[in-house]
Amino acid sequence: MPSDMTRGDGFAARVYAVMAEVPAGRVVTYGDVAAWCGSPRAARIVGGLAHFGAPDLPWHRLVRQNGTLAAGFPGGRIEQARRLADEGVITDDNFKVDISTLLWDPQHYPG
DNA sequence: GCATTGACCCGTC
DNA sequence: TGACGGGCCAATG
Repeated sequence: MPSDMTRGDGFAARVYAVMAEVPAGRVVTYGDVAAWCGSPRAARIVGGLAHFGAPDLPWHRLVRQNGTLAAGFPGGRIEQARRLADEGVITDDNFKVDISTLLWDPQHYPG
């Protein structure tokens, strides 16, 4: 686990930076976050970093490309769905969010 | 520096 | 329409 975290200069640092910019009531996909970090195919890395920690970051806003919640979230999808609901994000009966509306985009973020 | 792993994504059967 | 496998990139041992 990177001790530098947001202070680092690597891929992980960018992931933390982007996650820190995600506003409440919005969700982001692993692939998108990875893409903003410079590697559209590194979605797995984003998940791996998420598992590491950085409790200050809203990992519960991380969802799959299809809108379904993550698989290894602490407490299960139910816990994640609960946190999202607390922010105003409504999940489907199948633990799926409406990415068409809730998907956040880092418009101001550099490529 | 090589091999293994992972909260994923896409193509195919 | 649903299930299975391979591939991708970065971090760790």
